[in-house]
Amino acid sequence: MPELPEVTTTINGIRPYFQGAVIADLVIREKRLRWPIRADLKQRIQGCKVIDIQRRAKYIVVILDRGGLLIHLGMTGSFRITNSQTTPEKHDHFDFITDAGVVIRYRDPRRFGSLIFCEEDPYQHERLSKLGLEPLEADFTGKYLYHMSRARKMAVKAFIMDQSVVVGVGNIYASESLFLAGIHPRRKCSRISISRYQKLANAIKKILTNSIDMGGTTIQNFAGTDGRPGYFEQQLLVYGRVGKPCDYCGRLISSQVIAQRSSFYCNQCQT
DNA sequence: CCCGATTCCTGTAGGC
DNA sequence: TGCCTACAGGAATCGG
Repeated sequence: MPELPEVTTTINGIRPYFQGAVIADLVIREKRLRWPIRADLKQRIQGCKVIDIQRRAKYIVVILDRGGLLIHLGMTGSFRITNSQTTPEKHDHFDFITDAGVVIRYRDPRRFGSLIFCEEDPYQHERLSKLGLEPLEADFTGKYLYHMSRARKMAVKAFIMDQSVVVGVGNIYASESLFLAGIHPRRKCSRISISRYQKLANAIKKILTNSIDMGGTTIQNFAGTDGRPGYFEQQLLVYGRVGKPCDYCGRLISSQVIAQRSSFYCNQCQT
């Protein structure tokens, strides 16, 4: 499930082959993603040079010499680096083919991902206009979370997963961050002190940074993997660990559905 | 406007 | 072993 660290890992994996390259071809085998890939995209980007590949929220932002692309991995999207000798598999929906002959192949079994063309600056695209702060930037602080939460009524877990508040935090890292900060996921976001929000903001930064570092170790094998950082899974303290002992107090980890998402927490350490 | 519920999709896991 | 159902979740959209 690509959250911020997985998107960063993906970008790091494709950058060596994509940045500076000219897009020789785009082969679309399945255009029905989250939004249909527009029919003329191949014509639009053929011959375009890839200037840079960046991240905004969970989007991969490809800056071209004419316009750009917004790519979202949805839930199961991933890229792998290959060549024209390999046969695309069932859910390999499109390939970028560079002037060096490298095939950058997109796979997405559930098709929740998207490939969007932007005529102009992709950062001006409507999809990016309502996004909240980047969690790893300096302006994302406990104070910010505190002020944003005052008029809200939702559970804190839903609040930090709201992409108009802070971006990049999905279901897994939300559970992990709240555990690190000692905050119960069901607590109303308006009933959390500024000092606890400071702890939470720091926890989010730490969890995401650690995971990026773990994902970084998989970049070497990127061409052969599905792009997911398998290493961070071993670091998870609560996610998916229902019924297993809390690493801090030994009490068994609980789980319940909050805002339609399964949530994991320690009833003793989180209040 | 706010926020919970629903929807899209398919591989996987678990029950019988 | 095989069939069936529940579940996984990012984010747009719906509806109260």
